[in-house]
Parts: sequence; C-alpha cells; structure tokens
Amino acid sequence: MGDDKRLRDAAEKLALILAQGGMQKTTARVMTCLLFSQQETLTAADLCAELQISSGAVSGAVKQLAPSGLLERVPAPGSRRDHYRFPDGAWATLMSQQNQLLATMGEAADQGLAAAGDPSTPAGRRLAEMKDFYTFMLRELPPLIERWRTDFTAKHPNQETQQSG
Amino acid sequence: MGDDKRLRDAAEKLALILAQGGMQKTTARVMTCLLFSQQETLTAADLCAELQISSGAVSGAVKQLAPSGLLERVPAPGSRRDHYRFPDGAWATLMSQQNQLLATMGEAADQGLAAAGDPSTPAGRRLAEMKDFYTFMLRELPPLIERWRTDFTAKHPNQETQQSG
DNA sequence: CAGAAGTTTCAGAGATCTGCGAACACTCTG
DNA sequence: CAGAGTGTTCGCAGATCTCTGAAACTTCTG
Repeated sequence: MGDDKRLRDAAEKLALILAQGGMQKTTARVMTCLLFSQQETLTAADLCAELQISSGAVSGAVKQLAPSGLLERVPAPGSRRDHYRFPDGAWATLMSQQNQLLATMGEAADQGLAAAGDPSTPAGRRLAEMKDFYTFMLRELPPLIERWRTDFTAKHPNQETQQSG
Repeated sequence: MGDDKRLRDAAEKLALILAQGGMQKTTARVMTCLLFSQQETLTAADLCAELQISSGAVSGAVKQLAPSGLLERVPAPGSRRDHYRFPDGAWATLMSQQNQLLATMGEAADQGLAAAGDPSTPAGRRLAEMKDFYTFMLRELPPLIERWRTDFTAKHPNQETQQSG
C-alpha cells in the first residue's frame, strides 16, 4: 500500500517537472497518472477520481496528449467508457516528433539566409551555422531513435513496441 | 533595404514559433533580434528601440537567456553600455543542456521503479522502458553534438565555435 | 565627491491561461 | 424511438504571468 503512495508521489513529481518545462499542468498530471498506474488502462472517471479534476479537464488533456502519441484510446469491449493508456514506445514517438521542430528551425534559418544574402554578413554567418546544425541533427537523430527501437525490441521480444501512425 | 524588413519579419516569425513552444514571448524576440541582426552586437537601448519594449523587459530577457548560453555579454571598450550578442555555437550549447532534462527523466523513471518494484507489473514495464530510452539518449546524444562541433569547426577554420564555460 | 549614464528591481495594471460546472451531443440499449 | 450513460464544448471566475514605468542601485567621469 505504501508503494501506491510512493508511485503517486513520483507521478506528481514528474508532472511538476514537465509542467515547469512548458506542458500544461493538468495534461502532465493525466499523462503521469497513466504512466505510473498499476492498471493497464484507466477510464476518464478513474482519472477524475484519482486527480480530483473535472471531466472537462480530462477531455482537454486527452485532446492534447492523443495527437502527440502520449496517450492512446483503447477499445474496451463490453464497456461503453473510453479506456486510455500510455502507449508502448511513446517516448521514442515523442522524440521523433521533435524532428518536426528541427525541420522548422532549419526552415527559419533558410528564410533568414534568403533575406540576409551573403553568409559573410553577421546575420548570414549566424544563420548559416544554425542551418548547418539543424540539418545535421535532422539527419542524425531519426536513425538514432530507430536504433533504440531495434535494440529495445530485441531485448524484449514479447513486447511489440508499436509506433503510432 | 527591403532585406532589412524581410530579416525583421523572419526574426519575428521565429520568435513566434519559439513562443508557442513555451519560451517567453519577449525573451524569444530579444533572442531572434540578436540572431538576425546585421550588427555584431546590440545594446540594451538598441533592443528597446528595435522591439519597442521597456528596459525592464530587456533586463528580464537577458537574465533568462544568458544562463542558457543563448546570449552573451560582450565587453565593450569605450562604451559604458552593455553589448549583447548571440554566441557562436549557441544551438549546440542549447541542445547539450537538454541532456540535463534527459538525466532528470531517467531519474524520475528510477524513482518510479523503486516504488513499482517488479518490472512485470504494468507500471514497472512502462517505467523500465522509459529508463532504457532516456539512458540510451543520454549516452548517445552528447557524442553526436560533439561530432557536429568537430565537423563544423573543420569546415570553418576561421570561426572558433566557442563553448560557453 | 557630485553628477551622469546605464542597469536592475519592483509594484501594479493588463492580458492570458486554466479548470470548473453545466449544457449539449453522441451512442448504445431495450 | 425513448432514455440512460459518456464524452465534449463553452462561458466564466480565479489564478498566473508579463510588461511597463518609476525608483533604487551601480559604475564611471570630471
């Protein structure tokens, strides 16, 4: 029983960290609740009870988490309620989505370069470096994540790490 | 001349993106202003005039950016004013600091595992995967960044990409 | 040491965001 | 098709955050 409390505390603690990092507080709490729960799935009602929040708040959090791949709706035969779970491989999915940001940064650098013209100007020099960096990362990061996926599934053959999408 | 406006626009556009990603709006504007400026350095007064913000706001933004390595105070001989610039290698520095976050995530997973006990429980399984992922990334990312630094300085021998330290 | 130039701090106005609770919409059951 | 069970949307009150403008502080000059 004490373990449950410790899990609860650890969940809230991580939620706080994520919230400081920019994530919505309630959204973070919903996510960590699913992550640290000893049940495979939780319903919206479970989350309301566990986190002491309204059903509207749960709905909002779900709407944010689901597209990011940090929450999955699970078909629940026999129950009319939606069941939610933290998907396997979610962290890898999340980091993969950062690639979109890398691409955006590269494009921003491009636009700046088009306006700055010469890479010998101060702005041109800075933006050229920026572009180089993000191009590099965009090329190197996806294979790295893929390698983790491969390694991990090799280590855990019973657990198919599913990609969303 | 039109180029200046295009640079300005590109700067504000990137600032907006960064703001949506969680960065303070004014902080982002100050950063992109330095990044896209055709001058090597800008003073606080320059930033006030350029961005139409108060000196207090500039001070606040500087206080946020400087510790992250996204802004540097430059000694300005002959001028009593502080001069600020966007440091070379700032993007790499920034990503290196993300490593701290990776470590924190790994620790959070550890704490959860200590409470969940068995990795065969649902929470244990999820947290074990989380730990594996962040441990992997923490091991692989720093060398990757270092490789970019090496490659880049090799390509641009005149431009010492300085690390903040 | 008095005064000027510049930066930082701080209280408060204004804007933004967030989650609650209720109304609404949807989907199965009988 | 009526009605119960759920999920979603939305207006609003409360909380939070942010920037301004002014005062306080620091550092340099004469």
